[in-house]
Order: sequence, then C-alpha cells, then structure tokens
Amino acid sequence: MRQISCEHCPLRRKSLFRAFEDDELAFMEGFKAGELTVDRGSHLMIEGAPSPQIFTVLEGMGLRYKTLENGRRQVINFLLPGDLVGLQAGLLGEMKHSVQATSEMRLCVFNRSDLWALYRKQPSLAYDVTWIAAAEEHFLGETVATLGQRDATQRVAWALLKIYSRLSDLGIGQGPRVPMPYRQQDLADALGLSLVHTNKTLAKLRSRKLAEWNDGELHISDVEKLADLAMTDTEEPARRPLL
Amino acid sequence: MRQISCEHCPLRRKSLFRAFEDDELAFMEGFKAGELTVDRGSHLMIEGAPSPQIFTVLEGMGLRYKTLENGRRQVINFLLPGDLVGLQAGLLGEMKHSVQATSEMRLCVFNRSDLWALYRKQPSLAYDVTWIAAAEEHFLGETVATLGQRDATQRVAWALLKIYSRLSDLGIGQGPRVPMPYRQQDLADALGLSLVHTNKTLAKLRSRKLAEWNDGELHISDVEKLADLAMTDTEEPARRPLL
DNA sequence: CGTCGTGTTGAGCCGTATCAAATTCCGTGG
DNA sequence: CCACGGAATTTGATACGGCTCAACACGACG
Repeated sequence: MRQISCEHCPLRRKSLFRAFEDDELAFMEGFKAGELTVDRGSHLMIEGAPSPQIFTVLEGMGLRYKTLENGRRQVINFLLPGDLVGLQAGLLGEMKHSVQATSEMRLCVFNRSDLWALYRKQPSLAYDVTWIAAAEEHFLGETVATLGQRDATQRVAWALLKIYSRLSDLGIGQGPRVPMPYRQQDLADALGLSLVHTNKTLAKLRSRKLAEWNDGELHISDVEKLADLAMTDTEEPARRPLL
Repeated sequence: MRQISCEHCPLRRKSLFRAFEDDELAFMEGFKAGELTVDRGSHLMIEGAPSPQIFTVLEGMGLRYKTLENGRRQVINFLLPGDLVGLQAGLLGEMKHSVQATSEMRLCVFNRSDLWALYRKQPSLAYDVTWIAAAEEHFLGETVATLGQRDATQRVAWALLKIYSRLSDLGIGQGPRVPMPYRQQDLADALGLSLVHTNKTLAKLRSRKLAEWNDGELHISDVEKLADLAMTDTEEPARRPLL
C-alpha cells in the first residue's frame, strides 16, 4: 500500500473531525514522518521504554495496557482509528504502558522531536493536541467511575456501548454491527473482572437480546436499552480534532 | 490576605516546579485574573455547568468527583496545591465532574477566554499545559489499574501513599506527618469500596503499624513497607511545570 | 442536652473470584 | 483431507472478599 498524503487522508474526510486550515495542512504534511503497518499481536510500545515516535491510528484496532508487579494486566483503553498514541511518552519522557495491535494496523508516524516545532509554529494544532489529551483524561475519568461504582453487568454493557458508539461515529461497521477484534480476556482485563465472570455476563446480555459478540463482531440492536442498563447517557459525538 | 504576584508566588519557589523565563513570568502576571478564597465544603465547579474560569490551587485541599445516575459518587482525584483545575471545561466546553473544597482553599484564577492567547503568544507555556494534561492522564491510568487489579488493602495503601508523597514532594507537612482533610467516605468513594470496609482496612493498616490517619493527619512511618504492600514503585518526583 | 456528622464494630449475605473440565475453533503438518 | 495441538470460549461447583444492615461511640454545636 502506498503512503498517503494528509490532504487525501480518508480519516480526515469524515465529518467527525474538524477540517484543517491550509497552513495547518501544509505543516502536517511535513510533520508526518511516514507510515507504519504492523501485524496482529505486535507491540507498538513497551512499558518503560522511551519512544522517539508518536502515532495516529489510520486503520485497525489495538489496546493500551499496563502490567502490575503481581503479573495482573490492566487494559487502559481500546485503540481505534483516529486515536493518538504515545503522547505521554512524547511529553513525559517515557511510556507508562504498553501498546499492542489486536488486528493488523496502519499508523501515521510523527517524530517526537518535531513536536516542539508544532507548538512554536502552529498554536492551533498545539491547542488540538491539548484538546486530545484533555478528552482522553475525561474518558479515563469515566472509566474510573465505571470500575469504582458499576457492577459486572453494567460494566460490560458500558464497555460494549463505548466501543460500539466510537466505531459508529467513525462510520466503521454497518448498521448495528461493528468489528470487535478482541478476546474476552481483553475485555475482562479492561473492566477488572475475571474471564469466567465476563463470559457469563456476556451470555446474560446475549440471552436478554441486548448485545451479541462473536467472531470478532459486535452486534447491538437496541442501543437505548443497553445504555439504560449501563446507566450512561448517549451523548452526541462532538466534532473533534485529528492530528 | 493580599493578592500575590506570580513572581513572589510561594509555590513557584519550590524546586519541584520548573522556573519561569522572564517573558513567561510577565505573561503570567497578565494572565492571572485574580485570586479566590473558598470555605471548606463549598463547590468550585458543578458537573455539567460551563465554567468560564480555570484555577491553580495555591493552598488547601479538595476533591474532584462525579455522581452517577444511581446516586453513587466516584471521587476522581484529590486536589492538592499546584494542581490545575478546570482544564477540561476550558477545552471541552463543559465540566464533566464537580470540584469541592474539603478545607479552606486559596486559588489563582484565570479566564478561559485568555487561554487562546497563551497558545498564540507563549508556546512554551502551551507545552506546559499539555504536559499537565498528559500527567493527569497518566495518573488516571494508574488509578484505573488500581481499581481494576488491586484488592482493598492494596488500594487503601496505594491511595494513602500517593497523597503522602504528593504532599511530601511539595514540602507540606513535617517528617512522617502530612495533613489529610478528608473523611473516610471520601477515600471509600475514590477507591470503589464501601465506607465500612474502608474503615476496617484502615484499622488493619493501623494495627500493622503501616499507616495511621486521624484528626485530619496522616502518619506514615515506613514508606517502603507500605509501597511494598501497595505493589507500587516509589518513583522520584519529576520536576514539573506550574501554571 | 438532644441532634448531627463521623468513625467504629459485628453479623450475615451476595457478587464475583477461583478451580476444574468440556467444547469449539483454527492453523499446521502429515 | 484428516489428525493433531493450542488458544479461546463455555459451563458447573465451590470459596471468599467485600457489601449491606444495624447498632453504638464520640465530639461539635446549637
């Protein structure tokens, strides 16, 4: 696959993302250092390693996770197209968690060392970067509330819903069906539940005809009912920046 | 109490924070819109309300929390001197959680509408803002891992340790003693535990002589042993920016 | 001197973890 | 094309950590 210019980036065309001004676009063309394609299962970043690069996901899905001293794994977030990866390493010096592809992925590559130029020359893009960091912070706040205050059923419903709507907003998948290239163990590790209990909870949602997930596909017929169960309001997707 | 200039800000003098360049300092003097003092118990921000201002904590402590539809409360983080408050509202449009003072607090006030000028005129400060957002994101990632993978004892140990070291790094408190103006209910809501179980867990730590918390003061004699229990590494505090 | 907020302690129960094993699904090599 | 092995999913049985309910202690305050 040939490398694509930012101008014709298929992601950017989506109305979910704010449009670039001409000078922003020009800058980004130079900022973009290349493209990277990785196989399912490979690691983009490893906990503790300093990463000289940051990425934007173009295609495919993955996850960010952290392993504790006792060997347990916490999945911090699922990685979808449009997501910025490695900003923490870019700013704080080293990566605090690992990033793994769970399907084949294509990514846009930027050099961390160019980030400072972005701040000097393109304040509007700098503002966007901060916006993205703040949005991620907000999302993690919701996650904390989920792990702290929701029971197993609500957690699973919440997570499936989140993934479903994030993908739908991107125009990925068709109708009530979106791709979901994860294992049940990944979901369990994201929600702080055991694999067994996650499995049983999924079975319950399936029998209640709220959500069905198999063969790497997630099917949600009645979003409202599931959102009700998850105790979450289905907010409109805000137009957001894309790096 | 008279208002203080950034140049003589007692917080900024601490070696924990990076020093300002002259032009940064000059800009901040203008950026600072005023000071605010609030009583214990009062709210700085309410969930869902758009806030025209952002703050930096100068003195006192508080907490950020979110209430779910079922009435349960999740404390997202404890607010300490040096913390930036309301960045989310500043960037995303509205506040996603509430902020309450748990002791008397003094805060530095900035106008959200001036933030854009900061990005245009002071890229180094803009970079700092993003750094702060990324650091907060990192912290919330750790919190997610704690709620997801640690049991009650480890959670409490982790939280006490966090507060203790954050305050110690600021030079607040003396020796093994730091102020901790919270209720047990606040800690319980932060960790996703019931009040009763939190109380019993605190009692256990007390009897094991690992941590003692009463009368608004936290006493930790052996940091290493507590860190061991919490399965967390005691990292050196990195020099950080202060807005 | 009652009331209210906070902390403390005990009893019993429930949600979820853990252990164990069967089943399905797939990629690989014969 | 089939046999095999390993990974992922499913299901059942049992154990336990943490929740809920309930009562009491204590100090601050009107």
